[in-house]
Amino acid sequence: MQGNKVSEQASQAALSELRVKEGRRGDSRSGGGWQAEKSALTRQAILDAAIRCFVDCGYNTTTTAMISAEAGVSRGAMMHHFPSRMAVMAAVVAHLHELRLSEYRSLMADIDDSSKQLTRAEIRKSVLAAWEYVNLPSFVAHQELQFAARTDAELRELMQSFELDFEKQFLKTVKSVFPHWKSLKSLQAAHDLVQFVMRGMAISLHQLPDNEKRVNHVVELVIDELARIYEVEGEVEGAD
Amino acid sequence: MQGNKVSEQASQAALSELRVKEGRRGDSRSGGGWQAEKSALTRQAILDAAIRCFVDCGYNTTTTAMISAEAGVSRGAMMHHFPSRMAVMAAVVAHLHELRLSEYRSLMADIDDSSKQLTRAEIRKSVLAAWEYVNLPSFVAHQELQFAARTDAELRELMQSFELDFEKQFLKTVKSVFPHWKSLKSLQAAHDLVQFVMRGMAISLHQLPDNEKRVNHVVELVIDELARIYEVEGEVEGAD
DNA sequence: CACAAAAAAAGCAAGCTTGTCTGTTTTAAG
DNA sequence: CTTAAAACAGACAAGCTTGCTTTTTTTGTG
Repeated sequence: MQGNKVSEQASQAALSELRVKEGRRGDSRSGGGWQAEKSALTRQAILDAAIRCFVDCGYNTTTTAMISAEAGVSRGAMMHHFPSRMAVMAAVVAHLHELRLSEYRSLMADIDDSSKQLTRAEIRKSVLAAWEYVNLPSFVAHQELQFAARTDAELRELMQSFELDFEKQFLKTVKSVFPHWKSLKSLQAAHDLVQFVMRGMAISLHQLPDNEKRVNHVVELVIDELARIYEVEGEVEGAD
Repeated sequence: MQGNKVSEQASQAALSELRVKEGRRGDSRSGGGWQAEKSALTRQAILDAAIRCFVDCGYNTTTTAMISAEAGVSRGAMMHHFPSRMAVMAAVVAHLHELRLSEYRSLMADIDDSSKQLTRAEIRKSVLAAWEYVNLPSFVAHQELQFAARTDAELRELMQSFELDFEKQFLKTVKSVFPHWKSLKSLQAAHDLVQFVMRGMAISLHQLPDNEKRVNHVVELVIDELARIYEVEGEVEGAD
């Protein structure tokens, strides 16, 4: 349909590097043998390649040949690990589930939670972290999957349980970062607001002028609103 | 890829109806002859069919055969009006441009602008209108195009000018509805906030539980924020 | 070293989509 | 009525993608 070339060197090099790193076959008895490790390595290379393909070419236009080429493995090898295209997608969904949670937690870990009261600076940090989050390749790849799932029943069913669990884990992380935020209901709403805005910005900024200023302005508005919500909630003190 | 069947009766009936309506060939001399009118009719049927296909099956999976079948015309006839698949898409982009603007204006027209001061009720109406707007088929179809354009250079270039003009017309409409909102900068930011939230909600709600409550809650937050922005802006009175 | 199993590589047929090509019908004009 | 052009309908080949099959290489074990 269109030809967005993907750098095939990246993963190939990465895979080779990992392979030579464990190249001396014999010292990798710790955990199941070299064969299993090599298999897992190839699997990982394919999954990472698929994510890059989603980011560069989109979900629908990504072919199995594209993924295998990007991963630096033959199509036959790929079909050995994943019997069908949808099997790859299922594995990518599971992989992204863990990856996105891990990356978001890492982003939110920078917020120091030492103070007794939630400060505006911490709110700002969390909002900026959310903005960084939706600009990560993992988020873009997931967005491709989620968007395609709207009109693809098989993919939708496949992702459903992951989506539910992700929402759960996501909110749990937010709660752990903001332990002083008492009202669960208002925290949920604040979290939703941030997520909706970020998602909306992520898909809009691709072809918009003045995006920098406009994004920053909206980010400030969101910070204001969050501070206001938290303040009001604090005044009422649990009368939610 | 997947088989989301589309009701092929709808447009076929509509096209036939329009055809018999002007069936007596001879009284349609007002505007270029029956031939031109018939041609325009078929064109319109194809464009409307394409939009339905986007909503039901997505941009990428929509084939030319799908569109022609949904429109109730032969593939040959369609290729006569549009030489290639991309030509159809280009026409759909132009069609959606007008359609979306028209529908949004219609939605915003319900807001009575008689008062001297902007009331919270009017703000609420505009936010709800924006929510209705992103649930329209025209918006979903456009979203499919815009999303596909991220990884399709040809489509992106095609849409670019339309996107710019749409933003312009869109904001102009907002300004005409809220003449009392003095600061252009804050109005732009408020408009962006609403649009981002709505877009984010539109793509998120597809596979989320409790969407009703959560959407309503966030809508209330946005209304609060808009009211606050407008209030602050009013107090400062042009010191922007 | 031998041998079975896993992994990898390559080839192949079937199905689908696109664009073009040819033939038919309808419209407009002389 | 005749004729040219537009609109319409269907058929065709070329290219691509998928999944399966076959062959070769690598790995683990006796």
